[in-house]
Amino acid sequence: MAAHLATLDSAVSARPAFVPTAAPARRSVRSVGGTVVSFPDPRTSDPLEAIAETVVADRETMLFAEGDSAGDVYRVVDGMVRVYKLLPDGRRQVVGFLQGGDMMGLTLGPCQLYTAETVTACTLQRFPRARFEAVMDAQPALARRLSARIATELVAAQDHMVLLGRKTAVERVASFVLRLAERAQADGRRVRLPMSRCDIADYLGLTTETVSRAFTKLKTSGTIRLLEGGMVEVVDRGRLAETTESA
Amino acid sequence: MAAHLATLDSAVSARPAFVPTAAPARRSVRSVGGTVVSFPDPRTSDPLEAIAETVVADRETMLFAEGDSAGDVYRVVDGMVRVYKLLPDGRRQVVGFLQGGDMMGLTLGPCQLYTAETVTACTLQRFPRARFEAVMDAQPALARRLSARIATELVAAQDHMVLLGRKTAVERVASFVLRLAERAQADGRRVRLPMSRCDIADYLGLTTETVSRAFTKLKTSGTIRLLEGGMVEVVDRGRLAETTESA
DNA sequence: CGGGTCCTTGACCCCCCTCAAGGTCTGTGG
DNA sequence: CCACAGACCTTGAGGGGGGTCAAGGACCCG
Repeated sequence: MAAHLATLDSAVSARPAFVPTAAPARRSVRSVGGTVVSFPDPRTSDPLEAIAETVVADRETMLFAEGDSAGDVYRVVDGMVRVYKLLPDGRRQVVGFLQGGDMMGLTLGPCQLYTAETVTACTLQRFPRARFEAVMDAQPALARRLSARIATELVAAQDHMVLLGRKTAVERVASFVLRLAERAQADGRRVRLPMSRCDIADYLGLTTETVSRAFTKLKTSGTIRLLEGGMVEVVDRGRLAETTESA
Repeated sequence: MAAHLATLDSAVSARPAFVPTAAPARRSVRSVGGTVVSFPDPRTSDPLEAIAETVVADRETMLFAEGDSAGDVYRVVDGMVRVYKLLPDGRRQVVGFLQGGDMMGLTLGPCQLYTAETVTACTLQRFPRARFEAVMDAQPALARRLSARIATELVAAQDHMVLLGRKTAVERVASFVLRLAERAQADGRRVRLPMSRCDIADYLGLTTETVSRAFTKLKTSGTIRLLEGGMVEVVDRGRLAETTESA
């Protein structure tokens, strides 16, 4: 701590020392983890398909890191990816879990603004940035679909701000489970949570222990059940929805 | 509280009862507060200007509310607007403060997703939605500029998630002051904070008291000074920047 | 000058974080 | 098949940052 910060330091030094919890991902998709399955097929109709390189990545593999020069754009075909930002002292905020159809690596600047790592084994499409932008320039309809997707992401981000700024721990976990259940399928009673409690905690602005306790409370109240293999069964969807914002 | 929630209730009933702090804005721009200053001028070159209706709104005036049917799109010309979402029990999360050039009311769905109210007296441009969309369809260059702005907003939203999820109270307030100072001007040592402590608190996920205490700490440490009329002077910009993420 | 709103400060408390221990599950090697 | 190591999850005990409650001060405006 810099000496000239002494005064302020004494006022706030008791800040919780959030330890850098998450171990860095083990591999890079460019080295061991990535397998190129298929090269572009020029006969396809979708102009994005035409420049896509399909890649299979192992679980817990880094795709790119915050600060990397913005090279490629990715689309998740299958599997789950986490996207996060770090503070200098290691505090981590997961800003999103990406699933089928989600895009990442889109940035207006020269650098990636967050780190992307696979949670599960993933199938991805990789688009070289220059060619991706060329396609978007040439295809207004595609560009519009992309804009719509980004706008939808912004809406989700604003909802998440409400969660992070104003919800209690149980409300956050309930919101999280409900959203996954909704995304999985219409009446999805069972959802898979492929990510660790640590990932969930860093997404919800909590600690692993608090997340675990919140799951226990939801279980005890008969709202959900925790099954084998990270499966969650939504027992009482209505109650889960209520718990989402007025526990 | 519903009876069938009793079990969960006992587990989480001690939730802080965030009171609905903010009084609703006093007027609607469509009624008393709004004054149409100029109608579209067909000779102008900017196709958006051509469909814009310039409006002056008093301070603390509601422009539209969450859930309203998505009528018009607005651009802030001058002044400051706050945009927020509410939970059913009144907890409020301000998702942004809008200034010159910022757009609002853009939504893909049929409803507004947040409430927009002026903080100060504002000059606004109002675009009827159908005509706005027509212009965007006809002018790819404009549409691209709009997309870029939305993408920039998404980046800001992700930064704000880090703040809400992982920063301490003093770090949040320091980040807030620094960002306003950066936006105001390059070496801006003095910034105006036109919004109340309550607005700031609901933006930073804190309470007014905690915001006030954080300001006091920054003042005591010699980082900032609080002047008349909501002015803040940044005394030590370097220290303010440090306090932003490792207090 | 009186009433209102906003800001600040203090005292107290609670939700969540920290620290620690024990349990469960999985993959690996003997 | 079992032993073992390691990672992950859960649970408990205790403490702290920030919320709650309350009071006083500053400021504005009629």
